[in-house]
Order: sequence, then structure tokens, then C-alpha cells
Amino acid sequence: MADAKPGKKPQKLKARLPRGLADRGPAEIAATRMMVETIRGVYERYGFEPVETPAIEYTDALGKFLPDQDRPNEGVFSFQDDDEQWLSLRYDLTAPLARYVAENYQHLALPYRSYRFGWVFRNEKPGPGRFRQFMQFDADTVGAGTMAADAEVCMMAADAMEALGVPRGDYVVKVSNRKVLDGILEAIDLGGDANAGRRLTVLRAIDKLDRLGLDGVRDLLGPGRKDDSGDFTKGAGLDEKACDTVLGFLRVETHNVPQMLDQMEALVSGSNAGLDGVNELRGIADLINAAGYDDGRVRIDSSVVRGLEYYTGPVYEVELTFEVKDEKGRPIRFGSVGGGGRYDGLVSRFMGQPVPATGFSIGVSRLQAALTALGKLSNKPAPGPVLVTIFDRDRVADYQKMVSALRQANIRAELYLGNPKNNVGQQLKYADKRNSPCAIIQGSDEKAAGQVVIKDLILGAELAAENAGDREDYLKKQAEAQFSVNEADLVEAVRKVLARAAS
RNA sequence: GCAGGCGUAGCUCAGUUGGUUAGAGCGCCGGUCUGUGGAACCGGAGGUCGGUGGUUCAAGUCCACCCGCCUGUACCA
Repeated sequence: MADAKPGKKPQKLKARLPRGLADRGPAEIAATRMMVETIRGVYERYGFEPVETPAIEYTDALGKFLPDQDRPNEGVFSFQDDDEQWLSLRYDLTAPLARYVAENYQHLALPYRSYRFGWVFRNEKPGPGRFRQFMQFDADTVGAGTMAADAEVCMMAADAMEALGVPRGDYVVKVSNRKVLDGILEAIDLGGDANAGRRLTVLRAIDKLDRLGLDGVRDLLGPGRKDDSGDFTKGAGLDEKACDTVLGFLRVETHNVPQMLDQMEALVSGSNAGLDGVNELRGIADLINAAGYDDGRVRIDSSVVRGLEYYTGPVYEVELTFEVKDEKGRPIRFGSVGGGGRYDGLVSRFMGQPVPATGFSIGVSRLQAALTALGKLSNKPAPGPVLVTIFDRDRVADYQKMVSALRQANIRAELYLGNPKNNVGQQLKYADKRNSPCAIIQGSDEKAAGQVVIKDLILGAELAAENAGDREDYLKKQAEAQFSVNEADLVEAVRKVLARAAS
């Protein structure tokens, strides 16, 4: 121990949470558990089975982010093992699944259909509702190239949203196709390796349609755009005609699906990939139509781009369509709460043979933030345990026995474990903070009569709230919220209080 | 990453052109009240003014850098 000199406080370690990370309390944990169980139910109904992989993988298995000496943790949390091999925390659940499938390919029944949820980590700038650790819940079909697998994933996403309490119409699953986008890019002469950079810029511009609108996208396709803070974003530098082509694609008819697909087909007519993509969208549209999901739940939407790296065909995105206001009355934009697509190249990276795959991911953390703001998820504390107070300090064993009896009757119960010198008032204050439905008191008078006092804390609070008088009156009201029963009837009486509290 | 804003008690915030010992409300602790949650009244604790350095007789206040938070933007598997 350092000798603490008077006047100079010893240097204390500062308790602080690293930025972009969050502690979670009982209400949030309960909400997450509910969401996970709900999603699990939907995914299992579709025939998917669980699989779990670790949070850490070899960095090269995760994909494009190979740490270099200067910036080993750019985007991904990475560190070196004993043998100097780079390891990383996973930043999604798809790349680890591809590794798992490739490693166990011989033993899996193909098509392999699995689901998993877990924490993923991204080392990037945090924001509201955006953390460096967050939860995803994925389902994937590996080894099936049919569009039926893609259509099914979209319908399952819609089912999951509704099971979670998002009403039909308050969300939409949007579907597009990367091959169609490639076709558009070919149509404006951005094919070939030389134009890879500009292709990315165009795709990023398209991805911003919902936020910036058609005019904003046009600026980004052309010379560039200046934002509210005066910051300038350089554009793709397309000419007028090319801009019109891209914007024409984004503006295709959306109400009549066959007509929309015909328009798309015309726009990509010079590109084989583009025509393939349109045909894939037709396949998906037919399937969701046949299943009745074309009523607004699942929609073809040309503006969906999704990640830029590994998707090879259909891409999907789930968006919330209602508006939520924050405490200050400003609209909160949640954006996409889930997404996915076909990634035919991801497993084959490990295999030397083509393995088609398609999958979908729900951003549990972001969706939870949205549902909480919407009031769909309670953030009220769960009821606490029944508190058995300590009145006579030499009779702790008796009180403990009551606690045991309650627990054996499957009732959450606790003995007061704080300072035993605290009087009943202080103990009740604790019960109040714990949100306990009731407290048990047995003083010497009750003991002599073979009775226990049950104090209904919820009823007591109601009585006190409706009559805030002087102390005498207050104590009288409080007495009404408590009653005595025979020791033997303790469990039964507590049950009645709990039943009242639950109603 | 870039641009802008903000940082004073556990929380929400005052704090004058730089000038004695930095304040308020709420919360917390104690008392009125040997055996009952609240209210009221009285009393009390709690602050390296985000951090470091500088200018000055004097810095919460001015300057520089750093850290953190917020807004926009970029990136986003």
C-alpha cells in the first residue's frame, strides 16, 4: 500500500468503458433473448439447423483484410499468435461459415442449411446505434444454386420481422441483383479492370439513393457533391448520357414487376451478365409471387447494392419504413436492419471447386435499438425477487428457511444480505429499488402468534401515490397494503400477491 | 479519415470584459421517526472545472496539443 499523505489523494484507476462498446443491463439482455428465440423459431421452421463457430479466426480466412505492418487493425481487430500467424475477431458470420463448410465439406448433408447468432466486431468509428461489438443472426444455404434458395431467404426475413412484432407495411425486403448492376456498368462503358475504381464510385452513389435522393446521386455520378458541413465528395465523373442511364435504371417502374423487369432488360441488353441477372430476378419474383409475398413484404428494388466485395447475384436488404423520433423530436434513421445475398465464390476460395451459397443476416443490435425506440420492446425492469427481511438478527436461520420454501415453490426469493443492522425501513427501500413485488416481515410479535406479515409493495406504492398526506396518514395507508397469514400459508399467500402483480 | 460543435458535483445545467473560498436543482447520506418504501423540514458529504503544456500579477474563462462525446460526411465485409 502506498502511504496516503493527507491532502494528496492516492491515484485511482479510472473506471471507463472503451468507446464504441456498451454494457448491457437486465432489460436489454431480456429483450435480446426474446429476439433471438423468436428468430430461432422462424429459422428452424424453415428447416435450418444451428451451428456455432468461434469469435476468432485466422485473418486470411476472413477475406480481404490482411493486416499490414503499419495498420494491422484497420477495420478488423487483429493480433499475432505465438507462431506469428495473424488472428482476427470475426467481423461477420458469413466468412467463418464459409471456412466451416469448406473444412467439413465431406461430412455435411448438401445443401447445407444452417443458422447461427453471435457477437461480431468491427474496428471503426462508432455512432448512435453503431457499435464496435454487435450481434448478428444469420441463416445460409450452401450448395444450392437455385433461385428458390434466394426467394426463400427473402420470405423468411419477412416472417422474422413480423414474428418480432414489426407490422406488415412497416418493413420491406428489397431485392436486386449484382449482375444487373454489372450490366448497367457495362452499358455505360465502365467494364474492364481499368474502370474498377470508377465502378465502385458509381455503386456507392447508387447505394445512397435513399439518403441523398436522385439529385444527390446525380452529383456523385458526375463531378461530386458538397455536404452540409462543406465537405466535398469527389464524384465518378460520368458524362450526362451515362448519368441519365444510371438514373433511368434507378427510376424504373416499381409497381408493375413484369414491366419493371422488361425495362431493366432493355437497359442491360448489351450485357450477358445483365441479362442473366434480370432472369434471376424474374425467377425470384415468380416464387415470391406464388407464395403471396408480393403484397409489399418482398419487393424488387433496383437501388439495393449491399457490400461491394463478395456478392455474385441476388442481394437483399430489410428496411424499416416507419419513422421514429428521438428525445428531441428529430427523426432517427435506422437504415437497413438486415441484408444478404448470394456469394458463390466465398466457399470455393478454400475448395478449388465451385460451391454456390446464399444467406441472410439480421442485425440484432440495430434492430433492437429500432424496436426499443418504437416501443415494441419493454425497457422496464423485470420484477425483482420477493425479499425476506431480517427483523431479529438472531433468527436469520428462520428467515432463510422461508426463502428456501419460496424458492422450492419456484418463486424468486432472497434473504436480505445487506448490513443486518439496517432497520426494516432501509430493507424495504432496498426491496423497492429491486422492484420486488412484496416483502416478508416477521418480528417477535408475529413469531409469537405463528404468523408472518406480507407487505404488497406494488399496492403500497399505488396507495401512497394517490394520497401524499402527512406521515401518520401515510403510515396508515401503508398498513393497508400488508396483511398477516399463518406461517404455513406463506407460499400460498405470496402466490396470490404475485398473481395480482402480474395481471 | 475530413468538417463543425461540445466537455463545470452521480444527473441536468448556471458561472459577468480573465479577479477573493466555483454555485443551483435533482439524486445520495444522516436526523425529526426503538417495528415499515413516500412527502415535508433540518443538517451533511460530494469537484485534479476532460487531460497536458503555455500566456498572465491572476485562468473554469485566453492560446496550443491530446482525449472523449454529439452532428454532418467518407468508409462499411
